[in-house]
Amino acid sequence: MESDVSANSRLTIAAHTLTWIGLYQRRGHEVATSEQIATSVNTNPVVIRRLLGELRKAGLADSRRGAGAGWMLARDLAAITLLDVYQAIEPGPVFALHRATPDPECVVGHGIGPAMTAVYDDVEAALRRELAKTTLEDVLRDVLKAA
Amino acid sequence: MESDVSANSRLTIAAHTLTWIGLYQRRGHEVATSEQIATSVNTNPVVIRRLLGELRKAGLADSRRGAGAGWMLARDLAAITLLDVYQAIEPGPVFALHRATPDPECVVGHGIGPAMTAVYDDVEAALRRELAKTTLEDVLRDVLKAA
DNA sequence: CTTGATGTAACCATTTTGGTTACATCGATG
DNA sequence: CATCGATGTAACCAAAATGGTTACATCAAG
Repeated sequence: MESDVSANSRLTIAAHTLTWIGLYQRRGHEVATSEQIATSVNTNPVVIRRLLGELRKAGLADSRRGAGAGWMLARDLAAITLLDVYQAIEPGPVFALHRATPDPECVVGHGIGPAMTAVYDDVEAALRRELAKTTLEDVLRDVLKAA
Repeated sequence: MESDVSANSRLTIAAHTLTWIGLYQRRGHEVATSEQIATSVNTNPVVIRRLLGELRKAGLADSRRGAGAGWMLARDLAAITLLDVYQAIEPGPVFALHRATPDPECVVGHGIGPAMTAVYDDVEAALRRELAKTTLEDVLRDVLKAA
């Protein structure tokens, strides 16, 4: 009945991944492998590689192939906000309009779309503003504080 | 690959439904039927009844059975914010933590949960603050303006 | 040319959302 | 008091999103 456990963990996993690489590099290592990260995240390495592929496309991560291959940050943790991460992996909006277009003959059916779009735009803007406040450096600081 | 068309339309449908009832009542009708609303929303009446059931539980709508049955608002449109609607139908958070608990032996795996929870709490708060700014009266005004 | 890791396709399981059918129940009204 | 139109709900089903898994081609340093 109850117990909603839906929602995306993608942002969580992405932040975890990048923070892990950042700390690992800070400890003197050149690159991190998807397998190491997957162990910390407790998932499959392919899931990490897929995610890092998107983060690389957004200019947040980089990879090296061949022997001694692995992943590294493209920018310092302090230069990456959660908004950057969010935008790299969550292209879809939080709220959607109707799945099937409502009755255009009805006043409400006709005007509700634009009306809600305006609200949703503001909501997304607020969400982004909030995510922009936190950098991965902040996240790492919190993580280390909890240890 | 691309083309994310996910997200919930539940808030949209709920706002549409309540606004429709509000306008219908304002035009002199006592109650609205789930079938009438479903026609405007372009979905199945059962979907509307299910949703209205949740909205009634939250004290936003009411229903009458027997002959002359139907739905009515429990409060005026001006006294219902989108946050009220959201809370009535969206119990789950926007973002989730890890599906499987990360490695507790790892510093990051251990501390990332609380760190992200703090951020997500702020994000949800911002989202709610934004939704609270708009009442269904505002929505109706926008809808009629567009007509 | 061996080796370890990336890059990616393909497939499957699970969960969520919404649509649909079916039917019991209610209650005003004739 | 029987009728009738609508609610209230259970039970399924379909589609989409998310993650997990296997498999394998590719790369580049040694």
